[in-house]
Formats: sequence, structure tokens, C-alpha cells
Amino acid sequence: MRLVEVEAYLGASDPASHAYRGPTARTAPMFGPPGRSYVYFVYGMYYCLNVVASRSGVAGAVLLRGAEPIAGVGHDPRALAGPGKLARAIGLTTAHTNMDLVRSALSIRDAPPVASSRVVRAPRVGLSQHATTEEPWRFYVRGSPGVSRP
DNA sequence: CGAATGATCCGA
DNA sequence: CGGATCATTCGA
Repeated sequence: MRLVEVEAYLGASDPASHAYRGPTARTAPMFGPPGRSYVYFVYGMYYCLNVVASRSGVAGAVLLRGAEPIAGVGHDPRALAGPGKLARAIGLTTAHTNMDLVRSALSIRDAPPVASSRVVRAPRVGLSQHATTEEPWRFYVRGSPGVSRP
């Protein structure tokens, strides 16, 4: 798949982040070394995949919110549009949290660059209770069917 | 809009 | 312990 939508989450400085109130059993991977997975379970039925993106001891991760199928002729082009759908498509569960995403069966690699004119920066999606940081930490590819919400 | 559906976390 | 919450999705 080709990733087309992500959001950044920090730690103590980010009230919307799971890591806001410090490490717990669930959020431990967010405080671990970069390049690992942080998978969590929400709403009783969906999993979401993050890539830890800050050094050990500092919370920081990128939520993968949307992707386009690559070899997907005959596939639903929106099957990966949304964090829950994306994780489900790969068959992820919390058993896959804290895995090495640099060298493993599931890995992330560079893709051909996307023109900066097609990259949209916007406020993050789905935050309710927590006071949200006003920072637009959502990034997605304009016009891609893999984006969860335009 | 609201239900589905259960782990997680905080307060008591 | 108990209940409120939740980085979602789908269907009316």
C-alpha cells in the first residue's frame, strides 16, 4: 500500500495524545525507540497503527490514517481509507504493538516523492474530549481516494 | 445522528 | 471496583 494520510502525536505537550499523561502499559511503545509500532484498540472494534518517531524516553508517534492499495486492481480503492480500515486490512491487532517496522515482515519504505503542491496540512481528525493542540498535524495527499476524509 | 462494543484509566 | 471515555466506522 502507499500511505497518503498521517497524523502526528506527541507527549506531555499534546493533550490529544495517548501519551499525554505519561507512560502506561498500553502506551509504553510510544516512549520506546523509534521505528517500532504502537497499535491500540478503540471503540471496541477497531485497531489503529502508529509508527514511533521520537527517541527513547520521549513520546512521539505518527498515526497511519489512510493509504492507497498498490496492486489493487479489482480492490476497493477506499479499503484503506481510515485508520481502522487500514489496520483491519493488514490484520493488525494489539499483538502487533511494539514491533520493529524497519526490518520485519511488515515494513515501511520510501515511495516516489509526492509534489508538495499535493500535500495538504490540516487539523487532526476525531479528537473530542481533549483540548486539541491547534497545530495542524494531519498530512494527506490531495485528491487521493485513500484519504479518510477530505 | 447514533449504535456497536470492549479495553483502558482515573477516581473513590 | 465502577463508570466515563474513546486518535472509528457504518447505516438510517
